[in-house]
Amino acid sequence: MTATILHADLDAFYASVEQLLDPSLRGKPIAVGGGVVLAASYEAKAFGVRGGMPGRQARELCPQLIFVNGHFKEYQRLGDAAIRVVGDFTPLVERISIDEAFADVVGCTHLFGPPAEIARTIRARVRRELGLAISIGVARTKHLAKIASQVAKPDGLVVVDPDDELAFLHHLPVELMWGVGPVTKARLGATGVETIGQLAKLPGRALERLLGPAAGEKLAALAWNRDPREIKVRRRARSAGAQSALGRKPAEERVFRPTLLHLADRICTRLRAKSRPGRTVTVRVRFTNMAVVSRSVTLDAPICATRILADLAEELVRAILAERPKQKTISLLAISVSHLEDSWDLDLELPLALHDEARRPGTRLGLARWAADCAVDKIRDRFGWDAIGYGSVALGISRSVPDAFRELAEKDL
DNA sequence: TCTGGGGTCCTAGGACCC
DNA sequence: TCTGGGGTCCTAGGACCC
Repeated sequence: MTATILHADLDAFYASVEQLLDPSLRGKPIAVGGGVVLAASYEAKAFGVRGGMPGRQARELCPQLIFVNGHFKEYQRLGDAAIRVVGDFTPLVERISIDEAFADVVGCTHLFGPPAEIARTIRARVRRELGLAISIGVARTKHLAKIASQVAKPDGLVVVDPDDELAFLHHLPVELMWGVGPVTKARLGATGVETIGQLAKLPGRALERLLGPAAGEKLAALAWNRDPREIKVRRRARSAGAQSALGRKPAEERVFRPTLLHLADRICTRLRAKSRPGRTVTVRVRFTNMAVVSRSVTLDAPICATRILADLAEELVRAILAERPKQKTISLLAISVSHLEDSWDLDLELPLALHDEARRPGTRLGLARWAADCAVDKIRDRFGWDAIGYGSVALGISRSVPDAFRELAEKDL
């Protein structure tokens, strides 16, 4: 068995694009964003600045930090271009995010040489054609390739020889493993486990007690480099959602009603565009003490009508608030739709709508609402998202993060 | 403006079915 | 004293990833 899996990962992607676009930013600590740091350059990371960090805290850590507005269209363009370079070598590409992909070159080494050489060529081409650094890990499994690319950063290549896998893996810290975050790291650390080798040698029962049966077994398998995951060229999304941070707002109808309508609008437009209505609606409310409560309902039939989703979400939120009358302020609202239909013939929805309308006028797949959504979609197709909306919704919504950034994070349905 | 936004997967308990 | 048992679906919460 040879190592034919590549994991390619653009370095400090957003920040690197900014430094590419504006040479005066090169070599300097910069952060994309403002209120919250969306991405930081290596120079900023050296000061401890991290993505997701409040802008104020970042400035405290690094007073000379330069904040820049993101060029989100450029991120999409350059990310696509980099992944396309990988795709020039093999069709077996699994894109993980805007700046990251797995690839299996098993079928194309006779054309392009051994995997390590392919990786070198990809790195050189991305550097030459796009001006960006991309780190690559090459190994026999996805997990190992991913770890290798992390070890390779910045701007490096690490090839893990199949004969040296455990030697490579076992001296690394546990947090490099896929699935080990802060909580798991702390739990492991409490029993003295800090390296993947120590984790591997932990008795199965101890690991299971610590992390539960599934997680324990999974991590044990990964620590012994038994990674069953295969390259998945196209995996369909299982849910679609949207959320909005509110700062600190009263838990009142005038706040949650327009916000939920806006979120439902965002979600349902995507669901309709891909003909993927969903059966389960989940809402999440975060209170200002950071406590998070969720509530969900599963329907008999899938939905993708904005008004219907908004109404259902509102009911669920009301139920949450009614149970917690002492919580007067909320800091986040979220809606998610899951149990998505694989593909949905929209023509089927019309008779359903008629049927439902006849049974319970004005509810569920109401015909009028369905027609209204279709009209809105068409107008937006021609004139853009902001050309039309749900009345007052367009006004009162705080946009802490640009819409273009949200779209970058959206998974293809 | 104390704490972004879009996802995946797992767990544990309960309802319900045969 | 024990009080079937396996499977599926749903809900709420949580860890994790980019």
